[in-house]
Amino acid sequence: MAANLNIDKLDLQIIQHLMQDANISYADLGKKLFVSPGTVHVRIKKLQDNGIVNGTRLHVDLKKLGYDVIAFIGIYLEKSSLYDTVAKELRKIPEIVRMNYTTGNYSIFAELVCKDIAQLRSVLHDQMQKVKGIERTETFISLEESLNRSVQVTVEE
Amino acid sequence: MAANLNIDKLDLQIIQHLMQDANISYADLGKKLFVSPGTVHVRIKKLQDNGIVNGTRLHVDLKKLGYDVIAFIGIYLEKSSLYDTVAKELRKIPEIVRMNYTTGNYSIFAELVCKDIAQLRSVLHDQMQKVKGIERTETFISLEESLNRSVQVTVEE
DNA sequence: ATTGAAAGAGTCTCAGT
DNA sequence: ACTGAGACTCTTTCAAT
Repeated sequence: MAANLNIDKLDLQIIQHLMQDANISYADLGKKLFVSPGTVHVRIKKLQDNGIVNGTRLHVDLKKLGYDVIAFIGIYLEKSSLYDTVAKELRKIPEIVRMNYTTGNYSIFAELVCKDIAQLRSVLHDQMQKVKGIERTETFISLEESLNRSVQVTVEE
Repeated sequence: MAANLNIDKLDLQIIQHLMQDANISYADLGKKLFVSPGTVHVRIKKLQDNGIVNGTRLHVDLKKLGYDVIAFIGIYLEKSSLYDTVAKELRKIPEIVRMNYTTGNYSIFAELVCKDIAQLRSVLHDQMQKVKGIERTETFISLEESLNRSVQVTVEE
């Protein structure tokens, strides 16, 4: 794992650009990095074959689509060995978009996206309540998302 | 805000597909949804003009790039009115990729991505320690990310 | 609003360096 | 390993419905 084999500065620069805008053409990206479009193509193909890049995803303004509520849920389990079975059940709830098994207070840290508070309430009370193994939960509703960016993989010079 | 004007089922289906794979061609997407490539194009253009879709982003396997540590930080502020100034300072730390102003225990909920535990320690002790207005922090290190997906914007039938 | 076809732009391959 | 040019595919426009 992690084996950073053969990833040079050009690869990282390509990744850095495409993480912000994957729609830029190989020609334009090549101009910025002083290489030919063919070279950009070869590098991206290598990164795809490596599994380092996994395709591209549309970036959507969820508020404009009516999804106004982002919430984080800290989940306490009755026993931490229940992690796998609880995670499997929670995965079935479509509003849950992310789950991490974490150190610290909570066993599972989840993020969910809902249209409104009523839907959030329904997920918490109707759906999560039914999952066996959850002791209790703590909910943090996001009032404002002040930052959401990609990691910086290149070094400044 | 949110004004869902003129977003129909086809728009949502297009968004749903492109959130998973933004590289599919308009032709192939049109085939799946039983419309022409031209129609797909017109709809996507409308969604871009609306600001509902904001371009595409490369999806990267951070572990393979050597970023092994994802951590969540709950931040207590001395006064919650300090939110803006603290957020502005934290934004300068490149390892911090996300910040939300939340209800509940913490004032700010941040996510950060590091190469290793040593780097995490350095961010927590050297960089965040210097920011005025932070009372204390709680760190949750992700041992496993068991889910990371897009919201579901279409209804099953 | 959707279509089909034509024009324009981008991706991908490959022989040469 | 990079390049440039050609072949191919996709995006984009537009007149017609």
